[in-house]
Amino acid sequence: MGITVVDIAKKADVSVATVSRVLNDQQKVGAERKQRVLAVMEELNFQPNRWARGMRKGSAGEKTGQIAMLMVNRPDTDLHQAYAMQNMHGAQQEIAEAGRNFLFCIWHESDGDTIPDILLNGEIDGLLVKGQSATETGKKWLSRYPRVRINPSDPSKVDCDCVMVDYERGSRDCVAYLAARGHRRIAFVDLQAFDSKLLGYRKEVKELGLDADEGLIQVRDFPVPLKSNSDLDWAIENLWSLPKPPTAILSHDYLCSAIYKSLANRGLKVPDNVSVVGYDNVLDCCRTLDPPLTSVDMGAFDIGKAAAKQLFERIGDPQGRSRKLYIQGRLVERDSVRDLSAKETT
Amino acid sequence: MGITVVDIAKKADVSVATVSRVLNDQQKVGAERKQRVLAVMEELNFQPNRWARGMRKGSAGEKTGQIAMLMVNRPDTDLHQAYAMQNMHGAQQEIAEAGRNFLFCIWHESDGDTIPDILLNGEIDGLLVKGQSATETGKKWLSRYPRVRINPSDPSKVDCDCVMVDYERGSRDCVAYLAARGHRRIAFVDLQAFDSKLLGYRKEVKELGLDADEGLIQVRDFPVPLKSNSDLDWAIENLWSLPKPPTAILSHDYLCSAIYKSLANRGLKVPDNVSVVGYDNVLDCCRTLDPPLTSVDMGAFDIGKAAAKQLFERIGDPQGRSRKLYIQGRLVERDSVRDLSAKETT
DNA sequence: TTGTATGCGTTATCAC
DNA sequence: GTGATAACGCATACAA
Repeated sequence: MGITVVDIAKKADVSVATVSRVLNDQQKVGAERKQRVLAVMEELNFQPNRWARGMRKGSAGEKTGQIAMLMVNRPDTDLHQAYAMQNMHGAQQEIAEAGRNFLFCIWHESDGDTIPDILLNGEIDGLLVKGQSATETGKKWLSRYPRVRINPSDPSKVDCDCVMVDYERGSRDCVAYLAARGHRRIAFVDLQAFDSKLLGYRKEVKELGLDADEGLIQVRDFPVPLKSNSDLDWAIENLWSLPKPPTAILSHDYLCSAIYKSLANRGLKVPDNVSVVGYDNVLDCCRTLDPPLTSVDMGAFDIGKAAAKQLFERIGDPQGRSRKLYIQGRLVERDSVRDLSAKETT
Repeated sequence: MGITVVDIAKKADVSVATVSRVLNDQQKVGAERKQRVLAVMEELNFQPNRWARGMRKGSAGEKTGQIAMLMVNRPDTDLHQAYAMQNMHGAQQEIAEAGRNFLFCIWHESDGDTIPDILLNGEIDGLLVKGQSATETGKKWLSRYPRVRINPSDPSKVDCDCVMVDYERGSRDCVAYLAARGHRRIAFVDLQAFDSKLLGYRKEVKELGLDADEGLIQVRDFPVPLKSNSDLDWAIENLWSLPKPPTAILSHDYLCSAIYKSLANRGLKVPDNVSVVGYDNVLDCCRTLDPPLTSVDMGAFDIGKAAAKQLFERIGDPQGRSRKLYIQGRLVERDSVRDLSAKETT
């Protein structure tokens, strides 16, 4: 049915070997012949057959034209599902543009020690990895492939390429944004896990000389997904027990509806009495909260896309030094922040 | 690197042809020899090489061992993204269990008339389709493959297999559930699109002899995603302008936080003054709303899984009559419904 | 029923 | 540089 190298070879009056060489762009081919072959390929709209290519390489092949995204455990909250979907979208787009196939696999490690088929039979050229295998065998299998990890929980320990949200930068941007609007007491409310976010907060607070009150930092290992909107009452409770409560809160989209609720319970209005800034800008609640939430968009789509791009480079240069890519966020302004400095001038 | 049919043939002392026949389970093979071959395959943990298999068929092959999920346009709200993710999870699991690969492709038709590569080169055995192509060429390409559509917007017009939420049934279940708790005036609030949901509501209201007031039906084509929590004020407004307002509202998870909000604005408490039942049970808000929302789980995971299963059957029997599969929902009780009948007895 | 031989589209290994 | 040709692993037409 399809056009093959033989067709190209005939029409361009060269051998199939030459066509193959042009295709892989590796060995030397005479400039003139190369042009001829390329022209015919174009004319006949030639698409090399993925199956025939893949057959040549046994394990961990390099020419299958297939990239897999491997997700260790399925995301289980709106946030994670939406975020994952956007990662996938970005990756898929980049991969499709490169004329490759995008495979998707969810790996439930808890279900015994089964290794996903995808890793077993050399069906892919490389991997995009979300999450991390907990077992040694699992890790060993992953390491057989060129791969890029997406948002690893501890980048410093990772020995392969990875692409990440720049939490530290995003956090600093938020603090700076609030400071520019006259806020000096900014609370930080989040899960314990986000070290670099907290780090960014601390650095910027220090750099700008804002109030560095440890009481403003409310971090805990509370349940995700949240069980109810009351799950953050403790944070607001603690904050408003302070001699001087904050004028702004930096947190995460996911927590903000609970935060709004807790604030409302205390008769506090956003943004009149408190300003709130979220993080990620993935969830609809950013728009539907009342008032709509100002939030840093951490580019889930961009991350997926960048990861795929980086993977292609890695496949092209398997031995090169591993890279850590940080994706910049972008603050999306809505109506949850009040400009205190403006007030003073009036 | 891998075990091949030749290895199997040698060890089982048969020809490769026989091994191949056993593999495809089609032609007659002597029972004894078949057992022997199967045993050796098991022993050597034989995995047929996908590339070699796929190479045999040109277009719309039958043996690539790859199934693709094609999503026409990316889902753009929490709900759709989360729902899609769960569809994918179900499909992926079924496909992996069948030893096949799961490809994923998002098709932005608006970007010109480009047909996804996946459809072009016979790289897959079949398709799971979410959404629908708007163009004739698009539809033609899709129709070349065995395929199953997931939640088509108009099932009656669909000429291929499809797997769907049983909206009508789910809706009836909700009404029945509320009726059993003494509610006779049940409002229906939703997007215009969901005909069968509304149909189910009407049928059950009629069957149970509840108040069939058209004023209780508040359906519109409002913007999705919602811009704010006030986007449903009109519905509540209309409902409470009725001579006799409803005692319960049947809607959708996605709309319920807005509904809660509108009710609160009128000083109405859930479930004390009004009961609310959602739909889908996909979003976290079911849990985090205050009070947590009773909702029909429409089995996004199950749908994905069932669709994949149905696709395998279709691949095995390409000419058979197309089937429409309805997946049953399951009501998840939380705290947003009040039992009026209980009240009467106290 | 079973085995032999050949082809699928590509790349790699030789010679030239 | 270039061209012929032998693999790759599987399925199948044909012969037995």
